[in-house]
Amino acid sequence: MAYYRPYHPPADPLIVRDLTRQQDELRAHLRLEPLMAEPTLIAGCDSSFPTPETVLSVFVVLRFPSLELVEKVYHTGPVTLPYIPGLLAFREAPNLLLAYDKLQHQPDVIMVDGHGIAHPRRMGIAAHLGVLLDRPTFGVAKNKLTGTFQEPAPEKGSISPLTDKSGELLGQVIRSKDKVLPLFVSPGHRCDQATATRLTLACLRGYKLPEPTRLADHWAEEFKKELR
DNA sequence: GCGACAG
DNA sequence: ATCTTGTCGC
Repeated sequence: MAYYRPYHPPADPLIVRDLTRQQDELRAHLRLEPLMAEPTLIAGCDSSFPTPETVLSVFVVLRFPSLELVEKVYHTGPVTLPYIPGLLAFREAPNLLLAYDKLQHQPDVIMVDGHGIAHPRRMGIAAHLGVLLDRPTFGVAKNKLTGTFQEPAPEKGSISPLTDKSGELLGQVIRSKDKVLPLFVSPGHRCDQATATRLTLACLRGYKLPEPTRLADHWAEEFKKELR
């Protein structure tokens, strides 16, 4: 019989236990608060895999709120960990940090491709990256990791909360375009839900994905070809 | 024991 | 994430 959903191979229990502990340590530094000031520069990032053993990470910086591209950089390195649900940051963050170091402009806030606190232990890659950089971040994911929600109305702009069993707010499920699957937006570090939601909506330009991640996605593909 | 499972 | 042609809906 075939599987109806992706099958996640069992991960090494020792690795999982250690990384989960590291995640809890980082979580102690997580701060959810409004931005210090209205952003002038917003970044987007994304990772792709040219080969199963190579990761290519991209960072783009756009002016806000005009959304014009200001800068784009990338960095490639070896893959050191397989994909494990809930531990994505340990697979992608190291290389993302190296790409971030190549930026000439310091963004005021970073939109990450993945969840912020909408994570089993409230430490999705957006929160993880934010703590390591001690910079404002929030996550925009295309799929749910954890939590439950009511399907938002089919019109662009419709929003419904993503909550955990105890009713805690984990993020907002946003319809970024008419009749397309919604996005999952949650704060990372030094950011709050209202800001994450507001900035995501302000970055929509007719596509399902907000400009920062859409452009990061685009350039990840371009840079990948450039390697051939 | 049975599902769920970012990228 | 990645592999991939045709095809359904606005």
